[in-house]
Amino acid sequence: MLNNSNYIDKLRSSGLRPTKQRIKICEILFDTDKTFHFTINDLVKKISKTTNDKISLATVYNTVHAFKKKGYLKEIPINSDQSYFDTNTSHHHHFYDENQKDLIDIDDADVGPVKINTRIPGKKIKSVEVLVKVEDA
Amino acid sequence: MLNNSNYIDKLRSSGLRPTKQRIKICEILFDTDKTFHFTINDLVKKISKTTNDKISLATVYNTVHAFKKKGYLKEIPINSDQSYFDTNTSHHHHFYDENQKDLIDIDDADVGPVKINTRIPGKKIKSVEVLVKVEDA
DNA sequence: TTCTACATTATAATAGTTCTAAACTGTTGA
DNA sequence: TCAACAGTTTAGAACTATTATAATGTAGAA
Repeated sequence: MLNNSNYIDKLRSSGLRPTKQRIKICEILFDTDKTFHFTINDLVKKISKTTNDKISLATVYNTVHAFKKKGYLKEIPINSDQSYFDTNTSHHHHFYDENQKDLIDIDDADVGPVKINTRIPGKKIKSVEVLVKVEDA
Repeated sequence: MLNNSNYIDKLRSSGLRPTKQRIKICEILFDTDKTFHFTINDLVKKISKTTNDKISLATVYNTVHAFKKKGYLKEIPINSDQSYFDTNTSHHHHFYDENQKDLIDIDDADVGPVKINTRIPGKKIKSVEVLVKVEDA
C-alpha cells in the first residue's frame, strides 16, 4: 500500500501536478492490492462516500483521462453505454457477465496463446484482447 | 443479390412487417455480397445518399435494433463513443485500426483456437471474441 | 373497404461526456 | 518568502448518441 507521498512522487514523475483531487483519486484507485473495474459513475460514488470534499465531475473525467494517457488505467471496450476502466494495466483479458453486467479479469496465463494468421499490410499489432461473454448456466 | 420480394419474405418470416423503410434499410445493408461495418450515423448518411425519401432517425434506430434482435446484425464493442454494427453475423473477430478508426473482419479460421483455462462458477460461455488493435507500422 | 395493431415520425428527454471561462493553486525563481 | 505564471479545478453550459413520447400513418386481416 502506498501512502500519499508516494502518490505525490508518482504524479510528479509523470508530469502531473499533485493536487489534492488527484491524490484523493489515486488513493481510491490504487490504494489496494486488488485491481478493479469501474465506470466514471462508480468512481464518483466512491469519492463521495470516502470524502467530504466534493470533486467536480469534470475533474474526475480529466483525471481519469490523464491517468489513462499515462498508462495507469486501461479502458475496456464493452457494449457501448459507458466506458469501463481497469486499474490492472498488465496484459490480460476479461469475462463479461451479461446478466450481472459485470467485468471479471482473466489472467493472461489463463488464456492459451492467440494466433492471428493474417495481417494488415502497413499495420502492426498493438494488442490482442479477448472478451469472453458469459451468461447464467 | 436479393430483390425486394426476398426482403419482404425475410422480414415477414421473422415477424417484422415489411414497411418501405425496413425494405430500404435491408437493401442498403444486405444487398451486397460483402459484409460491412457501420455506425448508425454511417447508415443514415447512406440512406440519404441513395434515396430521396427521408427515414427518421428514430426509425433507423428501431430498425437496426430489430435486426440485431433477429440476428441479422451483430453489435461490436469498440472503445465507447458510438455503437458499431456488423452485417456479418457469423462467428468471427476484428482488427481495429486505431489510426483510421476502422474495423476489419478477421475470419474465424484466421484465429487459432482460443483456450480459456478458467471458468466462472454458475456461468456458461456465450462467446469468445478477439479484438486485435493495430496501428501504423 | 374498414378496422386494428403495429410502425413511423418529429420532437422532447435523457445520459454520458466534453467544453468553457473564471477562480484557484502548485511551483518556480527573485 | 512571496509574487507571478502556468497548470488545475470548478460549475454549468453544450454536445452527442440514444431512447421515449405521443400523434399520425399504414400493412394486413376480415
